[in-house]
Amino acid sequence: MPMEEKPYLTPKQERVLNFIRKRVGERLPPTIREIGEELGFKSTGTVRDYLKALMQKGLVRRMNNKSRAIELTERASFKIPIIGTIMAGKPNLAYEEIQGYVDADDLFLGRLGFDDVFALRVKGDSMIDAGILDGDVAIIKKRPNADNNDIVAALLDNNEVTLKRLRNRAGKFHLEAANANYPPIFEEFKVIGKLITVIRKY
Amino acid sequence: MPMEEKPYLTPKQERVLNFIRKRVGERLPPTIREIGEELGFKSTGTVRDYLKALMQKGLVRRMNNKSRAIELTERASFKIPIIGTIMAGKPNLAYEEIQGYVDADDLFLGRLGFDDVFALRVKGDSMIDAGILDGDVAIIKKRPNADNNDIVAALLDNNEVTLKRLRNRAGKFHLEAANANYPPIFEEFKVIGKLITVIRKY
DNA sequence: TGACAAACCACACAAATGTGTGGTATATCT
DNA sequence: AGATATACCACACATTTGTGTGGTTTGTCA
Repeated sequence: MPMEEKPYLTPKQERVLNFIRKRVGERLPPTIREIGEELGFKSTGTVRDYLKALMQKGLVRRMNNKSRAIELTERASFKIPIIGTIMAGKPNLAYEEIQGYVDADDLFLGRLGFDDVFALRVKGDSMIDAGILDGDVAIIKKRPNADNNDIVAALLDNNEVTLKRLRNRAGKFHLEAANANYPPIFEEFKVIGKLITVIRKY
Repeated sequence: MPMEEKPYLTPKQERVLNFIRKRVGERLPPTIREIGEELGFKSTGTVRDYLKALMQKGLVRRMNNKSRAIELTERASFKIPIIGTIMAGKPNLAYEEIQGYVDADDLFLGRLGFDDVFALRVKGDSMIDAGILDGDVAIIKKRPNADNNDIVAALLDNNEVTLKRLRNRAGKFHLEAANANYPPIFEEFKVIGKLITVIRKY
């Protein structure tokens, strides 16, 4: 039996909350009547009961007399469903088959601000053995240093930025490609940031 | 001198649009009267004139008779700077060195809605030669079919979902791993979606 | 001069939307 | 048995909100 970590919600309350999440994600929070319609409630009073319950459990906030003024307490970001094994030969990806959600913002940038993050488009195949291909976008967090084995964006003497693995050999750092065809780089360099995310579009 | 690429807006129209942007960003699009209050218009008619103008210029969409139903045409999303070669030995990533911006949402999901997208956490190394590693998150767009050489999420007979490359051999489709250690799959399967993005966090 | 667009206002009206009161039924807990 | 929580409905009413009509003023373009 799965445990509830968050405030306890009845299944119905959960459904109401999920509908609100969906609508908020799609840009416009629902009106009370829209919630009722969707979930099959014939009275606005019913929906208000649910909203009251969700408010008491601290999951939503509301403003009085304002239309659609339902706010989620949780982080506002859109979520992508994760599916796993699909049950019983029904390959239609219905709600029941969704195992959970990834928080897209989270997946993408984590809890970082934007200020110290930048992107680099990867050129070449020097990191191919680390699964980083030509054309990938590397998201880098600015940092003046990194640890052994981190993949870093480094500034070389010729003012080029390159993505390589940082290696510490007897106290001395050098850069290493993830491709046997490329020799390690022992020349002078400066770490400008650490790789935190790789994104590839097909 | 920078060129204007977007539709011409008067300064006032710009202010209205910016206020809408702000409110949308803060989660609740404004009502007509809220716009008027903020920008000092005493008549709802004035605001409607502005909204009409913004609609004609294709910047906002609206739904009739729905409160707060103002939608921005543009993508509401944050941007990440792309840097390339850094000039003149100044490794401080100042603005001057920024070559452009990636639209984060765009990078991530492109123009897709959320409904037809789901995520799959990659398990195993069967796609390693395609640069898809264990633990990567695969973003899949639901589709009942795909083209030769596309990487797809497929449902196998044992109700498992797998990520493989779709191959067409003489009119007959089968699945292929990107790892010589895994044999091709000729058994029955059903394409449930196509890989559009891979994300890896470090 | 006339046409037109941008920028406004006032106000009436109709929908949409939130609020509130007062029920019913069922199950659980004490 | 009584209290409490969940889970509903009906309906009246007050606000909020969108719509529509009909103005005025200012500047630009032809």
